[in-house]
Amino acid sequence: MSKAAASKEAGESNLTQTAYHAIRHKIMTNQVTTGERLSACKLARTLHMSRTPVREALSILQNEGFVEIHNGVGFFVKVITGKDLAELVEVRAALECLALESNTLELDRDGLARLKDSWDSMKEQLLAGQKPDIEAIMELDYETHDFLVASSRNSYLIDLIKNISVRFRQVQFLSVMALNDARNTVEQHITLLATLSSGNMREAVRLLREHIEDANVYISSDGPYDADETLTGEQA
Amino acid sequence: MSKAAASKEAGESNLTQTAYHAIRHKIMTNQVTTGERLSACKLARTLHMSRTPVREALSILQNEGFVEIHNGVGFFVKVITGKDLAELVEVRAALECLALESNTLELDRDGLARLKDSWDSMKEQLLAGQKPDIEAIMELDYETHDFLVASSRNSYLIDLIKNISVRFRQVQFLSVMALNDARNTVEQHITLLATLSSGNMREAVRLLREHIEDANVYISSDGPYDADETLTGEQA
DNA sequence: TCATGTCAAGTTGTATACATCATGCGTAAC
DNA sequence: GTTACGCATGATGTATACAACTTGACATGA
Repeated sequence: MSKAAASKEAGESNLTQTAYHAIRHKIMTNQVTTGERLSACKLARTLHMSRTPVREALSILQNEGFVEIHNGVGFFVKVITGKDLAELVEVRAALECLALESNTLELDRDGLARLKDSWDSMKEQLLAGQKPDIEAIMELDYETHDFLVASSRNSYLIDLIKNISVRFRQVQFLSVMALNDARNTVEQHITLLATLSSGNMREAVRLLREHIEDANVYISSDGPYDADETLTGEQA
Repeated sequence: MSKAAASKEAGESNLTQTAYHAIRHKIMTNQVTTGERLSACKLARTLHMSRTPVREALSILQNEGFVEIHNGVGFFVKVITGKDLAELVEVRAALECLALESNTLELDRDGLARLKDSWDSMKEQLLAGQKPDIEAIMELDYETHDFLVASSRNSYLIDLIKNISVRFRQVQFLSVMALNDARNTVEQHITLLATLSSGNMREAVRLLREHIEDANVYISSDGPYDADETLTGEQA
């Protein structure tokens, strides 16, 4: 949306940070797609700054795996392959489960209940035969995972997961979730939250792992990162 | 071209990469210690390049957690607290166990046997009453863990673990390993490798986790980073 | 039709310029 | 003797300069 002056964000006191977030956002929301060139010059012009902070941001993004650099040629949005995705899923499952396991006692009961309610009403909509609002489901999915992870006190773990999740969402954004997937997602979350409420942590962890690994299946099945059925619901 | 800043490393075709590795190495080997300033100007002079690639490298290192940036003030070697370390241990244990679990069949038997032999002779030296060669034990420890991790086919996982391990070693480098710790380390590795050879993966994973978490204990006990535990109580 | 050579435009990596700001030290004031 | 102030030094963030390179288009020739 806004091209410049996005530096209103909380602690973004320098242009490198601004550029970092702007470019990352571009990638996440697939305003630039997989394999596409990220010209430091153009980005600098777009963001109304010089190439220096842009290049610093791109260096970071390269290191994080969002961007590939072909030396002397340029920066490109990293091409995400099915293999990459499978790897991410594996690590994400392990880390989120760890996050959940490592802080049984810290779970905010109110938050849990609130999320469960949201999912329940989502389910009702689905049962009422309405076409699933994929965006809303994804949003709620993100919120739920973030909630579970955030209750870990391991800030390093939280950071790691955040990073993985973002790359994950980059792909999810592209993929088209089928009705069945939506049903599964909703169902899985409800079960998970209920299990958490009941205090059966062991089972909850198992469900969480299953749920994350399941996401892999539906994304891999028709993810456009190797074909391109661009059916994205653009928002902003 | 510049006056041959040593880009001896294989693929280091630009100065940013060179600077990145050089600074990272400085930190890892504690040539610059925790909390110390990393002046971009001085580094540039030392490395015979301009500030630009140095700053790009520092940006990456900041994002990786090796370096902290106080805006408008400068870059500093990240202060590692006991809490940081505990967090790292937790994540490292989970990830290394995942790496081990996820590739049972890929383990190189010869490599395994070779490592076991090394550890056995290390043990003999210890039993012979010789003062433990900490450096050698650590080296072997690194080698062993790298070996186990490398057999995973999840390259993303491998990268993550590599990164964590480096930060870990930064601290280990500082800590003084006692005789008992050395004995434990040696013993644990021997048991682990034997268990792996026997094919009891479940038990091997348990042992690996125990071993990694154990490392935390001896490091935390006399690591110099908690000499000033005053810094630990920082909150968001 | 295709291959080849040339050239302009744009990019890349790096160095340098420049204004602003942080820091430490000496001197003055108390 | 301690505190405060002011200034020199040097660091920071960012912009710009510059040579080398990539790229793609066009023209030329087979």
